[in-house]
Amino acid sequence: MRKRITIIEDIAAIRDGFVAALESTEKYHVVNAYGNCESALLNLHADMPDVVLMDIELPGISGIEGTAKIKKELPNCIVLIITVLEDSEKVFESLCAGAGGYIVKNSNIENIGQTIDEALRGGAPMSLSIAKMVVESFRKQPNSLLSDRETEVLQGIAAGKSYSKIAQDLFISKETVRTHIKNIYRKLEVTSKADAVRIANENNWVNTDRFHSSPIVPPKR
Amino acid sequence: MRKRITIIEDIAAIRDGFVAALESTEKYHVVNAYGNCESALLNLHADMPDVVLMDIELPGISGIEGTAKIKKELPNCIVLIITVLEDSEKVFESLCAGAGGYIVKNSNIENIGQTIDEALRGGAPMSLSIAKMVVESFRKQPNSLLSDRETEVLQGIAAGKSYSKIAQDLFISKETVRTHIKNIYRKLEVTSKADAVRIANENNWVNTDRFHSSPIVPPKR
DNA sequence: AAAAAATCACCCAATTTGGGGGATACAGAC
DNA sequence: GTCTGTATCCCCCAAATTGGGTGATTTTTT
Repeated sequence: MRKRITIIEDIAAIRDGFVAALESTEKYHVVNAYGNCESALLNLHADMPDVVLMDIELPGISGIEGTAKIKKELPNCIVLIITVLEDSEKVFESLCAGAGGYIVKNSNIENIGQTIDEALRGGAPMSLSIAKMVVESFRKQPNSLLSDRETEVLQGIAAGKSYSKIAQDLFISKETVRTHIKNIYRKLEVTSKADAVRIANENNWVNTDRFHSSPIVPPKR
Repeated sequence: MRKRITIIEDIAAIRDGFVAALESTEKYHVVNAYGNCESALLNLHADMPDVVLMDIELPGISGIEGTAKIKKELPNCIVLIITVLEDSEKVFESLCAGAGGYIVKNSNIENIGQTIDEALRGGAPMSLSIAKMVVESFRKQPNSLLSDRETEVLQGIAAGKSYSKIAQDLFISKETVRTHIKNIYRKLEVTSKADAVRIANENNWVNTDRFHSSPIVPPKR
């Protein structure tokens, strides 16, 4: 059974290139190719693609919004972003929208088949430079503004803990926590938890602590 | 000027291999090689390495703890983790500890020079499979337990917002937010913000929204 | 028709929060 | 030797928040 591919790309030449490359294979079948997201979304349930090749810069609905919409309609469909430039913000937004991989356009149009294979096998195909961009963002940059202790307290706030709980966890008095908070507010020039957490997030001062030994999902109802 | 390298690796054969490979170059000089972190840390300020090659599994202080200690003492020193197995949890912990790259041991000992070069140029050298591991963790897994709206509310909680602020931002009444919170608590079987945020984080239900256009650091005092 | 989901309202008491005012002790820096 | 920053702790006060009830209506989904 050939995998069903939908292509969304506004430049006809590139679009046709992908169609030709994929139609020449045994494994893939391009069910449709569109110049914008709107028309692709209209025919989504008719096309029923296994994989969507999505340009990121499109007239009208962007590739990122389009990815989100497609994943909402067809959660099992794999959306691969194709783009010329590697914009860190767009990379992240696409991954959040549910993109399954990130392909730089002029890199390897001939081995597009391999890339799709990898995505279908559950991998996340992307160039090393793209992957690094995401990895870089993980690296907590040192925070000279807040002291170590203040950062610890702020982490507690970001975790939704009350002052009492933070005090308990850090083995200090609640009053000490309050003093730290006051100093944090003074340094960050804010007057509320929400603002402090926002600034901490904007500067990646917080430990998001991904990679947990075993995710704990509570029972369903 | 040859770059100063320190090696921390408990298996003598591997350690000697790295020393030999690096000493044969013009660009690098191995100032010292240790079998554990403790002795390396004692001589850290004498060695003053530009780059540390750090094994992750060591007797005594682990490579991850060691990385954190080294970065605290010498923030400009680049620590590259060398390991045999690709453990997602350890990868993340090392990056958090301040590791500048991740090298799989038996892969390319001969082009170790290129890897170090890349790290010195500001890159984050690592195999594609390692990078993907981190990227994968970014992909928010769908959350069938909480509704979309409930997830939005929980995001507000994680952002440190009060019920009123969340209501304001979502254009709904404070009472509605309270109802959503009650339902969240029921579904997650918790009774506090901190617990709800903890479970949300453990299951990666939250949007950490990295990649900001321009980090906003408030003025220094 | 039944079940979720999303919206809003009112009651209550305990807790939290933000702001103000202090204090002590220990580091480094100048 | 004084000054600054850090970390710790204490008190007061008033407003806001929070968690727990018990209701309700509407829309959407199944």
